Amino acid sequence: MASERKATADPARSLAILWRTREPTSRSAGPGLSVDRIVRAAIGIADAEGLDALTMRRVAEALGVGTMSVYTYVPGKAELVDVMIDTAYGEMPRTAVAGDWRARLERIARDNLALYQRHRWMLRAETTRPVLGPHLLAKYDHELTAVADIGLTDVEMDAVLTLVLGHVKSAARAASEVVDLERETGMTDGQWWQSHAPWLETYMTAGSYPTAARVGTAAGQQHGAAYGPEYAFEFGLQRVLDGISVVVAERAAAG
Amino acid sequence: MASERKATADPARSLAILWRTREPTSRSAGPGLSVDRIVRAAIGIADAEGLDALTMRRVAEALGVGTMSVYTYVPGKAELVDVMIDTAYGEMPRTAVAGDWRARLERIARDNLALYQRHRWMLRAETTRPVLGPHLLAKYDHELTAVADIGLTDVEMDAVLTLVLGHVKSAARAASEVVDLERETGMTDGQWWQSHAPWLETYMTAGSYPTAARVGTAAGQQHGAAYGPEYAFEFGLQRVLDGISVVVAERAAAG
DNA sequence: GGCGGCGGCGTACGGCGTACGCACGCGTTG
DNA sequence: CAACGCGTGCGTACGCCGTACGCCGCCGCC
Repeated sequence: MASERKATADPARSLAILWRTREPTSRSAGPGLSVDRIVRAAIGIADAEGLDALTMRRVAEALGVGTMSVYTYVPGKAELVDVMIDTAYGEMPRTAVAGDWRARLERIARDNLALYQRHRWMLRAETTRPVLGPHLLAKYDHELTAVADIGLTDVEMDAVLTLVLGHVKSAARAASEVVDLERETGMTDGQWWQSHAPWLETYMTAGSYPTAARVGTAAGQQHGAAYGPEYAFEFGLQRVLDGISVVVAERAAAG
Repeated sequence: MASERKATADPARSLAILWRTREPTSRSAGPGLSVDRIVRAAIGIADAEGLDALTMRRVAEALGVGTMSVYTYVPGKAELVDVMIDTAYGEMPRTAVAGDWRARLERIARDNLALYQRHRWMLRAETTRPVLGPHLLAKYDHELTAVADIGLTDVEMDAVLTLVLGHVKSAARAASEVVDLERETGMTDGQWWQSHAPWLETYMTAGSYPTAARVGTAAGQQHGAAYGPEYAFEFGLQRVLDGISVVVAERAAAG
């Protein structure tokens, strides 16, 4: 009765896999299955066809094994996704960046954006708090160095990172939605807005939303040109960094 | 063959329901089903038991009707969720706030945070771009007034709003994850971190992540006290507003 | 040379979204 | 007043999902 619903992953199980990934037994060294092969196949499917296409049967098929064989290595789908996420974090660059904290944070933001662009499924998979696997931990440590030694408290360092990464994720999600939309409709975002503009204006003026009509139209028309998800990312990032610089300057002055 | 996969909602269908919600026919004025009753029941379920518990059978049961009757009013589950989202937006306050743009934006941020706290399912439902229903449009218009007349271009106004709302959503998601975690484990976030601290430190020092260990521990120990999701929300919000004020000041100076 | 255990998997179950077609009764029309 | 058409409500059934359970064959060890 104390146990939890199956809707969610068991973090302890995911952690067990992530931290001491099965040392290969003498027997299993062969061409057989492994957590690693399963995770790689799963990431490949999710990258190519999206999270909805990721089913246990599909993963097994890609590996040429029976469906239930996958369960020998992974307790369930939710835990598989946990491991996929940590694995993806492991691919990120960890290069130290020369320059001030702003350059470093900017670099981190762009690296994270690239991650989400390469693995768009992560934007939908990370609805629950990610499990603290080794690669996430390494990422966290690496990113903390970007904001170390600039006068912030430990808690502030964490908060700054959370803020920047949150913005990146929001912007990445918006960009991903545009990609999805273009893929479904076959139109670019700009074309879509333009084709719906008259329809929109009808309702906006009818309901007397003049501001929304004007701004929405302006933003819409710029889509594909100056404006777009990339602009929102850049604009927001600079605003966030500007905001952070205020605290940094404060601390430097008080320090 | 040109049609799309069923994994996703048909925005046109959702829009049709949202904008000209069936004028009650003479016959259906009675105690029968309606889009409105269905949506209300669905929101009630999602609020109380989460998005996973929201099934078409469950909605029908709550209304005391057969499962398939729901489909008379709503084309499918995805479209139902679209309508739920727009309906939730409709509940938000639209009070004009006295004060400068910063006070207004802050108010908007808090209103949106409250929305996500009341309807935590929205954080998981909004993985695709929300359909532009009447209430979302009204919300957009209302929120635009907060950043009007402060010297920003139309595109910048949209970008500022996107930035603030993105931060709110990220912070709300983090807070919601903490709530979920507390509900599952029965421990507060602070207790959880403390109980896992020795375990964490083992791995962090073993893998030589001293920064992560120190900051993570500091942040973890403050959980439930000064630090926590609320702090991340407030800290981030002030940073974002600081960043916006830089552009606003620039524009004001440039006249 | 026997055997224990583990890797691999076939079958089956419950639950999901939903297509399809039928029954019923009301409002309209002749 | 009678006949009809259609909107409403719904029972059944299908194909998909995740996954519990138990069997089978082979490898490495005693």
